[in-house]
Amino acid sequence: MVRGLRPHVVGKEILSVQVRDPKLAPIVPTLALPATVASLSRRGKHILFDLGDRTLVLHLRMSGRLAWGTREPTGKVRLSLRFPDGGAHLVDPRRLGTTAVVERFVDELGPEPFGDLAWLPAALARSRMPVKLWLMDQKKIAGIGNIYAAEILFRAGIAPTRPAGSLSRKEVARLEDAIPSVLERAIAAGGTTLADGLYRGPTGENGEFRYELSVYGREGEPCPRCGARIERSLLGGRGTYSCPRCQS
DNA sequence: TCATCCCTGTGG
DNA sequence: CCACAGGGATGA
Repeated sequence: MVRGLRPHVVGKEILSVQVRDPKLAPIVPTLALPATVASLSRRGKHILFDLGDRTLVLHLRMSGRLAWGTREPTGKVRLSLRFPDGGAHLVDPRRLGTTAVVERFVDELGPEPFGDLAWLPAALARSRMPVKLWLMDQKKIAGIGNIYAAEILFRAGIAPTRPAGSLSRKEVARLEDAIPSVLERAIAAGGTTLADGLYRGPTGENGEFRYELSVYGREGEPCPRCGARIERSLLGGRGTYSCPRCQS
């Protein structure tokens, strides 16, 4: 989403801000204009508009997306940033998304899930959490959500309930491979637009990773690897999909 | 480590 | 009507 939005907003001045959700109103006084976007980046699931002397931080949570266009998108627009060439609109039907303006963005997020993951074995070993919850714990490792946690564990052949600290050296190695593999593949596919079409790219395009999902949302369907029925369970209150034969 | 809450919408 | 949904903060 950041990659798609970046060319439209970096170096551009925010001409006006419209807030259409009272929950988001507090940012208006702090987002004093004029302001120019020096850079657009991401840390974990946070989207960071660097405005030089402050940073606008967006988190889309469950149902949010950022839509770019010259016209207002259809849907529940909660916040609009108008630029010379168009607008960046926060569409968020469930209103769970959050915004903040800070002088300096500080976080308690774990390392990014890319690059050298040599720190992973020791970090996993310290925890008895179910490995799926560990992967989704943003303080442990940043950026992995429910869909990709399921897909990562399938690829690694590890059951979601396994305590993080119980993984063998081999299993950790498979995880080390699966984490960036799945995420990079999903990003290349433009993300995961499910049947409801809630998530879409900044200009409305569908993310095609949906067609590459192995287990997420596929309860009762045959495992693409072994044919066994995909199971759905509840873990940490979240729907959890796995293959009972391939993951142990 | 859990249940609960925040919100709204959709589908069974 | 109830269950559930790409997330996370909070309090028990």
